[in-house]
Amino acid sequence: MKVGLDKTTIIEMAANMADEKGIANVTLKVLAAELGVKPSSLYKHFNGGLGELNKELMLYGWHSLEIEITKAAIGKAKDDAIMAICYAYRNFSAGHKGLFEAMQWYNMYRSEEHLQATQGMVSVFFQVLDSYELSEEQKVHIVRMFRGFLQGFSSIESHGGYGNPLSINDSFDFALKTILNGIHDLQEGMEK
Amino acid sequence: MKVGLDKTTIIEMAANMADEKGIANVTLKVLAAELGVKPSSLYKHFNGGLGELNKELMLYGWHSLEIEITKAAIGKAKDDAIMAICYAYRNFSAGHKGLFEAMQWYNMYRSEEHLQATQGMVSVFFQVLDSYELSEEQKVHIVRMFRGFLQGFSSIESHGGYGNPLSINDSFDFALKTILNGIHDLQEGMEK
DNA sequence: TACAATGGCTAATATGATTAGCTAAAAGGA
DNA sequence: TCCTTTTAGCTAATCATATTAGCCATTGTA
Repeated sequence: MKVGLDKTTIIEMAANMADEKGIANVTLKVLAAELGVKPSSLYKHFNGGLGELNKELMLYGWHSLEIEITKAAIGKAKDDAIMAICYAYRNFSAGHKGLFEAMQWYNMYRSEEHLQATQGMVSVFFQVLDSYELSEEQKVHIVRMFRGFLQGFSSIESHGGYGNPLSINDSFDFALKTILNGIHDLQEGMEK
Repeated sequence: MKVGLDKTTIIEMAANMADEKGIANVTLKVLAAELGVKPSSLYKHFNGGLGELNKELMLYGWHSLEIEITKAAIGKAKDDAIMAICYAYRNFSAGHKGLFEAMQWYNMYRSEEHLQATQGMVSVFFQVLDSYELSEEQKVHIVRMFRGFLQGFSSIESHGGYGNPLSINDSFDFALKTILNGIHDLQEGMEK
């Protein structure tokens, strides 16, 4: 006894399990077994039980993603920076399917903490957009556009929703460039 | 007894319940209660139990969405048609939050039928894109781009994920126009 | 009318989450 | 060192839901 667990260890194990079997298969039963402990013992770390664990997974996921895209943006500017963070986002979702699910699933209908959790990522986008000639409003629109596109595209790709044999990588690249072109047009508009 | 249920009635009731309380709260217990029947009776209609019900909801949702966007495209061409089907998609997700969840949740890690289910919608996109000067490859990329954007944007919006007070409607409109601008650039490229 | 299929029911079982209450190990201070 | 408190585990019990088995009335049809 006295395995010596702590919240972080449990969350990381749960995240790995989610990536392997899908978030729906992360039960307290199997998680506890994996950790060498009884299910009820997990309540010593997560008072709120499974619900709280899922919330923590969500927070952990967004935090990890924030770190990844921040690293990706270092030393880059403008389109290069955008491309880099978008690719980092997509790579993250591909490498952490289960965790990425948790980031979206939890709090589907109660989003206070979810909203906080995504702020870090949003800030990175805004910083990168500062190097463009855009109004504040336009920046908000653009960040929303990228968030929507990235979440949807990654989610569909992760779950095998793009059936056509054409390279999904090419589609991603194409889409980013198309969006960036659209943004360039805006800037030309402003300079006039 | 002999309430006289059939699959369609049950699915529609389940869809309504999902829209009201979220898909996670559609249990056989409460669904049966709502239908004036015992939970076990539902197995006479859905051999596969809750899992099958969820699958049916998913299929029903994509089918309904296909109908909506098809109607929206009638009598329109090019950008007008694209805008119309995108708005129809977004309106659908806003009006059917729970069903829209079901469309994405079910089969997260088993996507054969899911893939079939989305084909109708994909076809509508392709038809609309036929009025543009684009290669087949480009069309595939573009459909993937729109699907990603629409699913992500709608999902984030539905769950209150866009915190900024700026109009989400404006953001949606802005994003569509930006993407369309990007696509126009492509066409100019081809004409050269 | 007989009789097969249908759609409902009750009762029993399984699985997983959760709670209550117990206890040994660890931590820390006199 | 010894006492005390907290912590992190355990067992046993409870609850909720899904699911299965088997019974029975209604319906619809030869």
